[in-house]
Amino acid sequence: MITFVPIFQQMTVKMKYPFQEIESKWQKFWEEKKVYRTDLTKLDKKIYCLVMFIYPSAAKMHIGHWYNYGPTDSWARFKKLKGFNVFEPIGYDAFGLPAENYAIKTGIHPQDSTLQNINDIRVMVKHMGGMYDWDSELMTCVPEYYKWNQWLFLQLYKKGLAYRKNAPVNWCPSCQTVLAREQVLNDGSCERCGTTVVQKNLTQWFFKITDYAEELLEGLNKIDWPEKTKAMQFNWIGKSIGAEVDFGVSGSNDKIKIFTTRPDTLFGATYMVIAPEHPLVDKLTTSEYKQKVEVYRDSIKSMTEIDRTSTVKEKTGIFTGAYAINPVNNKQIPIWIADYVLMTYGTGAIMAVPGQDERDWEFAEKFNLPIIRTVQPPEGFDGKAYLEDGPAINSEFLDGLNVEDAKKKIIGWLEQKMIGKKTINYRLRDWLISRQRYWGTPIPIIHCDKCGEVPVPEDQLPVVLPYHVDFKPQGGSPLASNEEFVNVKCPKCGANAKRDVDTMDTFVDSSWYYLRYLNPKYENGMFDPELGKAWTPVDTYVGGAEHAVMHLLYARFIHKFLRDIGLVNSDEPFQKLIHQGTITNLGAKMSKSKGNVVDPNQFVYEYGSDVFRMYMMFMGPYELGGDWSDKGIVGIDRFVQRSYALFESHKNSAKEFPAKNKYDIAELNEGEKNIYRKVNITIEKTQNEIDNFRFNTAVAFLMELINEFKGLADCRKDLQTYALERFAIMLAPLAPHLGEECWQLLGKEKSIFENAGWFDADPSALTKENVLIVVQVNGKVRAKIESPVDLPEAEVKKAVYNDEKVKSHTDGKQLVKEIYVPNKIYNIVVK
RNA sequence: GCCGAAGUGGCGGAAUUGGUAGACGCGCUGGACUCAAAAUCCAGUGGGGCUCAAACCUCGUGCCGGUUCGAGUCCGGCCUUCGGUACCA
Repeated sequence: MITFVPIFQQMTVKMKYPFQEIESKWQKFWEEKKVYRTDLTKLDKKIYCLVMFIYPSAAKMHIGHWYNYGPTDSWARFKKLKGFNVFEPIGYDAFGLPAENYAIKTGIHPQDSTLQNINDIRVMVKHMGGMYDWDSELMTCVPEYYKWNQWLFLQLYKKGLAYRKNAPVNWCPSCQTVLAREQVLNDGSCERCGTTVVQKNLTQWFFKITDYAEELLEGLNKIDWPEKTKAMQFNWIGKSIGAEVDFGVSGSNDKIKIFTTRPDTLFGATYMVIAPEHPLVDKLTTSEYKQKVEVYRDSIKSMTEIDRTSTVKEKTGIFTGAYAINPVNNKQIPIWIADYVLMTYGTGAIMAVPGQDERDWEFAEKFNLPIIRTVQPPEGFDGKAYLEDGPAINSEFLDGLNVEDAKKKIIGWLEQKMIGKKTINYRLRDWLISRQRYWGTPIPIIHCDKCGEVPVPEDQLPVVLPYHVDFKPQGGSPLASNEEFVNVKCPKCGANAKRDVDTMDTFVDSSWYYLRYLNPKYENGMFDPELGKAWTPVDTYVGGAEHAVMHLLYARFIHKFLRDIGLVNSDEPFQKLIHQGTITNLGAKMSKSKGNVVDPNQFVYEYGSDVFRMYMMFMGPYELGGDWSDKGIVGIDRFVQRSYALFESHKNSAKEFPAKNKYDIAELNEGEKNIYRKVNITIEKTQNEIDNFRFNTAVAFLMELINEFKGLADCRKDLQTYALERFAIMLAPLAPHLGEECWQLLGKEKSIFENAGWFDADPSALTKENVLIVVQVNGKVRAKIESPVDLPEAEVKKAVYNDEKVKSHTDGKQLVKEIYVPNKIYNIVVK
């Protein structure tokens, strides 16, 4: 049985797709012709497509880079074909610990290893075939870049948003530096090295991100980000509305300020707890309890932060001997210190209301403290603390009010008596940016004995990071070892002074790099403000979800600050955010220590970049990621081979049999109609899938199409060209080198991306002549009938009841109901 | 504990507003080509039943219920896995 000319057999004699040759040919072409240079002065249909820049801690690109960059580049390429002016830059987040740790181990200077890594990575990024605008490439470790970190610091300093304070901070003993709270994982370990983080009191620089807490919260409503990420930022900021109330201390003039979200329960406060580190502890504790309190505090001190904040651990605490006075009824209540109250949140002191708080209830039960309910639980409530709404009881003038009304009334009462006020508390803390490390941006501050901390004058920037230092950790900042760097004259008084020897958290670098990309060589400021205004917010930002409360929060903060000093005019840096999923191996994140890292190069060298990046897209939904397996890559390889062979066997067909722009369906024979429809339906579906980052289905549709091309040989030649032209263009965003090559094989003069354009679907080819109507009896499929589209119901019914199978399932039964969904389903309900 | 996401063939995964579950690919089985193999091409492929075969029947989207003519999809209650968070007053 022979049905068609086996074009796939012809191809077996053809050469296998020579990906090495073709990929380097097109990479060279794109680069030489500067095809991907973006004209940033053209603002019509502009799209800023950004991927998180590379952290070059190793010389290789890993699977995660490919997974982030490949599909995103395909999206950007698609947008370019759709006529957008797409800006897609790439760069290097080049400062940071790994390079320095590597230096400590090997003696190779961080600058040397980093620049070498960048050179190696650049080669591989180019090998991937991204349409990056190489004129906008940047790296953060050069003075031309970090100068502006320092300038930014000074602007923040001027506004009081960069300040120094002595505070308990997270110290990583292995990294020998402090960490921001966001950089400590929930098991108390260092985000970078996994070592258990300890607490230290140190004087450090902070950025006052808390000033923007409310705006950072509100802004979440305006941006198109994954709900999950917005929820994380929402929780991290942790706004809570309540009141501060001053409690007097019995027999003293001291006041203890507490914060509560439930001021309505004041009458139920039966004791008070202050944090063991609270400054008033020593003063309050009566001589009788001094020793016990000391012992207790020592026992707390020796505990790690993780133990102390463990929710499973039983609460501990001790009475101080002192009493506070509840301002609503002047009753004396005992003051305790306990581990469950933290100095770092609120005021470091609470009123304990066991009746309405689970923690307080647990503590009260353990230490036999009184419990008074001030909200009436519903009948049959047999729990402990009652947290829900209900009428107030045992609360004098609040009795009978529900929680919200009682809150309002008591706050009014407190404010009138000047012993309390409505307060909003945030969980968010200021951003600790000092690092006791070498490989980062020097902090532009000089410490003078007379003048105190003096900012380096702006015209003296950059404070250059010296090359020669002893970067092996001695417990202090490596920069302190370079006398020439440290010793300066005070810019104010000229006396001998010393430079700040700490460097900035690398998250400062990444908080504004998207602005610098617009012109990395700009010398008159941090970035070109005209371009900054025109090109922000970034339209589409793609990167890992692990940055949800670090980079993505800091960048929002800095962007808002830059707006406030007039450098940008948008409120948010990243309008749409997409997280690519994580590729795991054997169920675990890939890491050197686990020894489960998959090297992408083995696949790139075996199958080529196009196959590899398309395979990553085909694996599954982009946002989900998944466990790595190379099992299916041969499927993509076969698809690529078949595509190439197909074009090989139609060389120059665009020249010899030029296609029309549009065909009249009525004039086509059955096979041609089939192809024509399939091509156009595929265009319609594929563009929708790519546009929404659903690459797996986009690839699948192209596979369906090539399967359909079995019937291509039966079509007239110019229609074959029509189909192949469109297939090549659809291939191009997903497999750019292959797309270009196929296009050229057809005999096209200009390259696809040089002369970017997309074929839109012919709407008349999207409608069907015939539809398949599924006939169900009692919800079960019993028959399928082919019918012309939009056939009147009565005629459909006739056809349905003519069907033998339908008859056999309905004959002799009582008809209950019929449901007809036009062109889709005919359901008969019988008894 | 709380917040978020996800559970579909042997595997990765598809399925508009509820409307043929399993697209596409891998793998597997059979066939063609070959001296043979690889590659390639063609056909088949959720389980069970019945059958020489087909037709046909039946069960099937983590579990238990519900709504509906009809549920992978909606509702209620669980279970599991993965992220995030952790005494935040």
